[in-house]
Amino acid sequence: MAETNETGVPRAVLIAWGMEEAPQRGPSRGLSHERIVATGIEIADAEGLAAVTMAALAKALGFTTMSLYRYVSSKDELLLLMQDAALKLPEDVVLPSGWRDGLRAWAELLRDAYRAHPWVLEIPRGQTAVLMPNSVRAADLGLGALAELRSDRESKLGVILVVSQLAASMVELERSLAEEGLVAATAEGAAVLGEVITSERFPHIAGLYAVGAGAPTETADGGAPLIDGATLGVDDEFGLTLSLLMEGLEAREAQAGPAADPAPE
Amino acid sequence: MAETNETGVPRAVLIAWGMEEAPQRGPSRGLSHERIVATGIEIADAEGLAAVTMAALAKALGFTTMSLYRYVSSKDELLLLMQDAALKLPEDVVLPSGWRDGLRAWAELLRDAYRAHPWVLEIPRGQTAVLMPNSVRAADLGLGALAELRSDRESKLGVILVVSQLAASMVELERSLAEEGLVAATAEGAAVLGEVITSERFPHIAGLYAVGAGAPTETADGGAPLIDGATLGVDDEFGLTLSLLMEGLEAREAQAGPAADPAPE
DNA sequence: GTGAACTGTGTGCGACATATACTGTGTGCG
DNA sequence: CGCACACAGTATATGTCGCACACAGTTCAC
Repeated sequence: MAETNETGVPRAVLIAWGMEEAPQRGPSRGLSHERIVATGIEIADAEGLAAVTMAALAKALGFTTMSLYRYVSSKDELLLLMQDAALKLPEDVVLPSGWRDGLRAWAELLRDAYRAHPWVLEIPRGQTAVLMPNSVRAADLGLGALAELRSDRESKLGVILVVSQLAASMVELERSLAEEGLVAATAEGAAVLGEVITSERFPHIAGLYAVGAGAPTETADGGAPLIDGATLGVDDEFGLTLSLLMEGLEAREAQAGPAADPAPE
Repeated sequence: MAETNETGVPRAVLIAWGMEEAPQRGPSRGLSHERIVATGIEIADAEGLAAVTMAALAKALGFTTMSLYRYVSSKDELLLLMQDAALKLPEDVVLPSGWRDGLRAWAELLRDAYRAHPWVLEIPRGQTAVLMPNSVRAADLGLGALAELRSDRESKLGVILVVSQLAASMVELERSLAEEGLVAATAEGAAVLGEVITSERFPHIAGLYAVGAGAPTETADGGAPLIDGATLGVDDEFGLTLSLLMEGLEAREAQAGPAADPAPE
């Protein structure tokens, strides 16, 4: 799928790492990958990913649509570049020491990145994305936060992956709640859902949706809770689940050998 | 975004729950939501999500393109329905008892569902998706698996969410590895990446990419490992991270009060 | 200086989602 | 009992996109 050149590395990866050899013979270039990607990000931030069309992007840059294809071989490649660029973490991050604080800070860094550019979540992630500079950097940072742990690399990678995925999910949740409002926040909505999500059919989860049935607990600005705990808690949920993961790590650490000096790795 | 009717509930949700009141006055319908969605899923399974166009779908059904719009108000709505339908779990699942086995089985159920219809991962998930029947059912099942735990609902929800997200990520990973082959499996690819992913710049992760630099460990069929451990381990990684989560749960359980009878909930 | 390697342009095509107008059908109401 | 209207499926059209291709002007290698 992702177009690869003869080295087997997708072009987007080469571009992102700045490994595209610049051509020598022609006129000087009026554009650059950076400007194109940056402008794409601006548009996406302002008007959503759907507004990023090759035409719109080109117009914003003052060039013709087709000129972009001198820099990017397809829109998908562009999206890949935008995705990576949007997830760039600040240059000078220093995570707090101690794997707990470090991991938590890392998670929040990621979450902030997603929050700043939520449209990133609409771009499918494949293997290619993992090879992009900021993904590598983020992973490296995350692993660094866990460096003092004695777990094997697989476990650490798993943690990194799960945490970043968690951050993404949470932002997605936040977003859809904010955008659409709480779907069944209205009494009617809750009533409708209550008809089918009954505690007989769904004994364990029905409680979550059961707010409005009789007494819709509305708040002033329409932010009435459907999933009442979770509504307050999208944010807390994040921290909570993170804690859970860390407790797992801790347990594993304790078991692997209560006290030994950090593995040489 | 998602179109809602006057009850505030997206139409896709109503349709999926079978709450669309059927019209009375007109000719009998030649199609049904079920057939449309099922055919859409067939196409997506066979040729990918991109092959699911309104025209192609209609042709497969022997109707005209526009006829579909009598059943579905937009393609997005269709996709939502397909997404939910594709994630339907078998009617008669009985999870093993004990929260550990139960959770693990649940996770594998989800993973299998994603594996069976990987294109589902390309469809963005919003709040709407959470209200769809099979999401609710899956969540209920998952919570059921954790019923015996004394954690609060938020924690359980967090676990459910993280695990399902983990399942999705793993399938996505599997897929992209299988499809594109290991990107940097070639010696050239590894060499190129090795230039930029150096252990000076990325001390913690460079090791992962460092296979080919000097001695490319190629296997016969080109499946040479870049991320050597992880290559064997996409599958293991899943189980491993799951275990980690469960250790966290266990720790929390132990701490909350070593022995008490199951919370009444 | 000349040609090949490039840059940006303009036009056009094919795919696609979807609006609108239309024809036929079956039913509930008068 | 019949007829108007709600509704099914159709036919045609429109607007948006991504992108191919051929061209014109530019700059460097030789």
